[in-house]
Amino acid sequence: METRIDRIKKQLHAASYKLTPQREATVRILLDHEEDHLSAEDVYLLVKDIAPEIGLATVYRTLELLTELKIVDKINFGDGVSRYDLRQEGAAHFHHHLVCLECGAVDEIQEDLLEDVEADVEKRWNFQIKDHRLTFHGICWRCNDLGADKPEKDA
Amino acid sequence: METRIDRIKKQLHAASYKLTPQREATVRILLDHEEDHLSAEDVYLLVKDIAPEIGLATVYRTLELLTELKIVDKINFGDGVSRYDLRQEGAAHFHHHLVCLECGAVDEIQEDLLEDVEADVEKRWNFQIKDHRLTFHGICWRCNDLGADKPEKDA
DNA sequence: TACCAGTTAAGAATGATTCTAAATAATAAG
DNA sequence: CTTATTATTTAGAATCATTCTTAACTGGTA
Repeated sequence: METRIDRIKKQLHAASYKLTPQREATVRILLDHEEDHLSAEDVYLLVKDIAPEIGLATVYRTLELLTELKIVDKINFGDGVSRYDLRQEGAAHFHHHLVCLECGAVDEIQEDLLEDVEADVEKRWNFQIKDHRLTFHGICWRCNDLGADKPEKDA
Repeated sequence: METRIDRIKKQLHAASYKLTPQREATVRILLDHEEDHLSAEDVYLLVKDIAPEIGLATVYRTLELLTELKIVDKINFGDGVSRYDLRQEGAAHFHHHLVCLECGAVDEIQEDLLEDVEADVEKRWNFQIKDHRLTFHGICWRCNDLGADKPEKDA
């Protein structure tokens, strides 16, 4: 079976870039932390464990390259740091986020949800949508004491 | 008639802050540029014209204060600068933005559009929504040569 | 071997934002 | 009206994330 890394390697080659050891190490870290929303600094510290000779600037350049190729998404929750997420394979659009104002947790919504809204906007504002960013700020299920359990698995 | 400034003054007083001359000058600039999406630096340069002795740090502090009081919204389009928008009076939620990938123009959508989506998210993810951020990236009506005219006025 | 384009590390440079210290203005008490 | 107290301000230093610069290194190739 073709691994995720192999497919990323092909994507790089298709754009005539190489999967250098530094880039591979960076991608591996991203794969190992798919659930998190790592900052460039976070990635750097983690990559150093498996490739100690790497430089911070290289991590930045790699993340920028992966963003250009739509392999990762660069997100900004307004806290002054850019965060990087592996994009779901085959996803046309950026996924959404739920940011908890209490505990700071960031959960993801993989579903689109915006199909109707987008059609409406394209028509009425004559705007050709290429991508979107949607973030909800509020209180997550963990902080909402009302005896609720984790809901995403039920959805 | 009570002016917008008066009402903002009351909001400040209600939170036991004062409308100092520097704060008033800053608010006036924001009122005069409601259509734009000014960065802190932009605001600073404009405020200096009417209150030359103001410091950049004061502008930052003022904008931060106004953000806390929900008088302005702090936005981040991912270009490394925070921008500030006067919130529509009475608006419960943040308004949305259309960012053009061609010309960089930023248009606003004042309508909510997300009522149905929010109800769905609150129920299924057990997440109590306080606010949202929605930005569409694409090609605006100006850059879309297909002979279209400004659509927002028709909406 | 010598060359060439792509890639890298290290650290300097930049740019936005926040912090610090001292000065100033407003407020309250006597 | 003074004096003490507190909030607010300025200017510039400090910080933090990010990008740039330079020189070194790599792999492929004539």
